[in-house]
Amino acid sequence: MASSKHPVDAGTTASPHRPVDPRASFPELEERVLSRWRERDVFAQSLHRRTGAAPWGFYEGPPTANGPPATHHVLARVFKDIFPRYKTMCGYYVERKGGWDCHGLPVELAVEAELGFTSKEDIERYGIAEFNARCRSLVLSHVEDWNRLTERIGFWIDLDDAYRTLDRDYIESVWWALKTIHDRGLLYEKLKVVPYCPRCGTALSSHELGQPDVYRDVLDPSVYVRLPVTEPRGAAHAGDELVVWTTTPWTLVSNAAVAVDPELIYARVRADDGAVLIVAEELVERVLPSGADVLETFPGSELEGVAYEPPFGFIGRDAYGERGHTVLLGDFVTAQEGTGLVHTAIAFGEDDFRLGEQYGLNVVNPVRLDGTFDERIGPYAGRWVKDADQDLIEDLRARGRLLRAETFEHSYPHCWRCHTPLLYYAKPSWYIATSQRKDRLLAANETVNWYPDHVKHGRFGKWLEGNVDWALSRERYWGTPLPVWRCPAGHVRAIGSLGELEELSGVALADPHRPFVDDVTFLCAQCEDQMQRVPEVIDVWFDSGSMPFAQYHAPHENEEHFRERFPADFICEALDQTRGWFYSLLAVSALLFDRAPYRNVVCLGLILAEDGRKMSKSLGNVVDPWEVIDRYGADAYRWYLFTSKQPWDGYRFSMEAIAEGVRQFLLQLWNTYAFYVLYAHANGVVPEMLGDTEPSELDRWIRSRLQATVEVVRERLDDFDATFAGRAIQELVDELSNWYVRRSRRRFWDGDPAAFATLRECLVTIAQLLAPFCPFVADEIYDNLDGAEPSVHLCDFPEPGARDLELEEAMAIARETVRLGLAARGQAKLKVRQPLRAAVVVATGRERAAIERLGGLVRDELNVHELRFVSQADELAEVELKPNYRTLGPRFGKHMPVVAAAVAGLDGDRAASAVREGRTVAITVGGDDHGLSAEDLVVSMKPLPGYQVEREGSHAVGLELEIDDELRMEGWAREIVHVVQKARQEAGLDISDRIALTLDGDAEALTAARTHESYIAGETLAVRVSYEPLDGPEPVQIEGRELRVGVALAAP
RNA sequence: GGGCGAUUAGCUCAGUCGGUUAGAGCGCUUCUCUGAUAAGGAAGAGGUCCCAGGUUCGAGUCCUGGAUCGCCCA
Repeated sequence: MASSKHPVDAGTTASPHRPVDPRASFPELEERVLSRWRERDVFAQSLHRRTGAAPWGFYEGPPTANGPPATHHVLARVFKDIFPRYKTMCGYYVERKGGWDCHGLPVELAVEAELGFTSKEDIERYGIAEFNARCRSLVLSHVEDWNRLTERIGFWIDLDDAYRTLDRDYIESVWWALKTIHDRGLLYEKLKVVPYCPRCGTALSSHELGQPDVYRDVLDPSVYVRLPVTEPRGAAHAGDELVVWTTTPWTLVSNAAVAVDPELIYARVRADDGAVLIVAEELVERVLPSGADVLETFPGSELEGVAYEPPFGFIGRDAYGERGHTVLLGDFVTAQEGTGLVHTAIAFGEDDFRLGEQYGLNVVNPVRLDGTFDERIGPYAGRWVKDADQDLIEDLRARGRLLRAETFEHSYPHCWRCHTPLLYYAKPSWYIATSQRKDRLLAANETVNWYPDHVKHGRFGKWLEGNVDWALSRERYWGTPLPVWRCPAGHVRAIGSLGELEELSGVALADPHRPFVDDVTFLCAQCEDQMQRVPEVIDVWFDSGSMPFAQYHAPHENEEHFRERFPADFICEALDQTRGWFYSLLAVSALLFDRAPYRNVVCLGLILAEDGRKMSKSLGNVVDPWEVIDRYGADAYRWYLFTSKQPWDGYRFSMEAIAEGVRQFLLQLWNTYAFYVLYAHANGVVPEMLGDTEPSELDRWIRSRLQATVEVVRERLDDFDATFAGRAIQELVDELSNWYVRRSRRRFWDGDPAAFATLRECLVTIAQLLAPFCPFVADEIYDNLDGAEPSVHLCDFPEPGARDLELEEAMAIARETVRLGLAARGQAKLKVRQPLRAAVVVATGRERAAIERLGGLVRDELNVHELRFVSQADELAEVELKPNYRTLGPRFGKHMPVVAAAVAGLDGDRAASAVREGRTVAITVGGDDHGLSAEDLVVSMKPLPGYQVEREGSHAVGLELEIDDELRMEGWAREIVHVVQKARQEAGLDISDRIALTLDGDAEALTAARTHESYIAGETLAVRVSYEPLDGPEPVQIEGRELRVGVALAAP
């Protein structure tokens, strides 16, 4: 805080405090604090000091560092920072190990884009080894950006020892987990219909479908197809036509059956063209809007077994088996949409597939892995299936098999990275049988505290209840290889460590990634044939879900270390991790350890741009974190994120709100601190002088408020509520600056040690409270005012001390009285500078005692000579009585209107004094008498006309408005002080410079000046006052009269 | 279509157990105070508490239905 000018009185002790620039640049200050942290190795020290203390666990949800960090990453990182900092100060050992998520499709896609690849063949031709090498270097390409931002925003996390999911040790731990799951019979391979990306050539897991941007609104064809019944059966006549509906015409070539609901009522209807159609009864109008005659109705069960002619002839009935191209009964059919008869293509729908299994139909899949038809679909072979839709529709139309074709807007899933529409597609995949452990997942969730709590049984709980088996495998390259080997006979062995693999194969793998691991083979223990690894890698979410143990290479190493830190006390991520990391962590831990891996989860919402829309590059409304930091600093950024709202509600980003936080909070605090240092310098105050002081009422008050704030901040932070904890600090700073310091200025000019001691204690304690929130400014204040520790972050978090509740209440009443008095002045248009004889205060009992106790303060603020108390309001106002609904409501219930009327009818003064003296007041309700006591009545004042009275609740303040000559002179003296101070400021004098004061002008003003000369001289540090003609300075106007003020620096 | 959440002043947000004049900050108007402050204080303007029903003596708050927005699922 270089400052060219600050007061240094000759002869005073050199101050231990660096001078403080009241207009400090926070970004610059933060850079200096950062280098101090580096020099003093503060983060490491903060851990070191807690060696052996109870651990408090934090897990870092690993980001992928293949792009620069953005605003929402700042949000996550500052919330990940604040609670570990707090807990460290509370005495816990809070290890914070960084981590990077390294595998997965996004990385592969970036490399593919770099190389101009469009398919898996391109990659295989290029070579998996080289491809993966590129992935490896790309995935950490932005780590430096991340590290720089992480340090700059004050997120303390160990980045030097960060875990990386691509490391050999990490993968080995993941292998252990998979082997354990396999050995428990929970890992299996099965043909299932999965959401499949034909471009990426891999299936997506259900939680990948939970990624943002997966479901997009698209226009698809909506076609109604006629399927003629080939032979009469049940309710169907030969030649009747079943009507089915689909939005994926390309699946019609694979139609295997039609499903109906056995209970649903269907109808044979005659259409315009004379054909007889079969549809669900309640859908007749929607399917045939031009009208149709219902011939008969019957339940769906009567259609079972009806054979029909498929929409296309490419694949014959025999291919599917006996029940091919017949009507089957399904439990998934609804009359919500379509026709109530569901086109079933076994390979392309989950329900379809299950129905096929149930009826023993063969799976026939004429679509290749790249999403094109194979040769079985004759003229369409080689075409991308969705591109064939229109031609297929025309084909149907030409053959008279199309009832209607429209377009239909609906949301449809797309690949979360390459945005290709997904196909539901039957493929063999490896699964983890999480659904078999669903009850354990739910039980684990019960042990977790969620913030906000509705996530527990809402979004997350509901997600768990709908749990399906985890589709684990990916037919890709850059990922943790699935450690499963299989022999031609189908014997399977899962490998749990590299050592185990070496023992079997004799190969010590340096890099367990593909393609190296693919070459490792060994003999099957059962049939002595060669075992070969299955080709898949695993879902990256399993990698990150394994981090509790894999980050330590447990259980191969550090098992105890892991156990001590499991489960984490705290994790924090964006709400979109419900299906992502929150789930994968819970699932992995529930399967392996049968317990939740975390105790408390703080969820974060979405940050919208200033314009209320999503931040997106195309809209040009993205906020670069560096811009915020360079302009306002990390503390301001953090403060905004912590206190502007509850983080899970999401943010509408606002630069202006950050600036407001600087003005309203950081600068307020900073200036209070600068004020302390300025006057400590001016008075030669050093902390050693502040040991034993006699605190004033005001000192005791702010200390009590300080303790109250310590209580609240601890209580809120213990409940992971940074928002209200921060707001409590803000309130305290406001009270400190705008009441305590304002009311204590005189004492600081006079060098009162008690005032210095109090303000210093408040500032140091606030610095400690603020340390987890705004680590930079907090440390700067602490370091300059105290510095007993190398950093505020090495301090213990403040413990609440004794409070004086009576004094806090008294001050609140006194401040209220001041507010009323100032309002009365405002109404009377009387400046505060003009002293008045008296304020008349209506107050009794505790209120009166409180105001009397703090009477000096009230007089000063109101600038009145005395306070007069009246206990009866009639001098100033009429008493108005109202019922206290809170107490009387439960007692009288629906008779409350009668009670209110009875209270209104009471004699206000008499009733008020009666209850004040402890007697009860009688009212009559429904013929019965009831007694009301003080707590049943709300006494308020209604001002009488002609008085300048402000009232609030049960007290009021009136002012005596008469101004005599004496008061008038005093008023003048205050005016003169005011203009002299201005002149001092304009002359660029320092606050402690002594002056020679010359006054010239209006006679009455000069008389006032002479009368109050010592007061004026004292206030303005004038060593002498003279009254001589002046022609230099411009005259100033005071109430229409002129005064010239001459100010000259006096020799010391 | 289903789940979860939100909707309070021009803007950003509080609002406790349901209690009768719904608050704060910013912004605006007028005034005021100032030996720290980019500040502070007073007054004013600004509200169908999303809408409609219901429960209750009493609803911003509880219930039902609806609207809009967001997230998630399908």
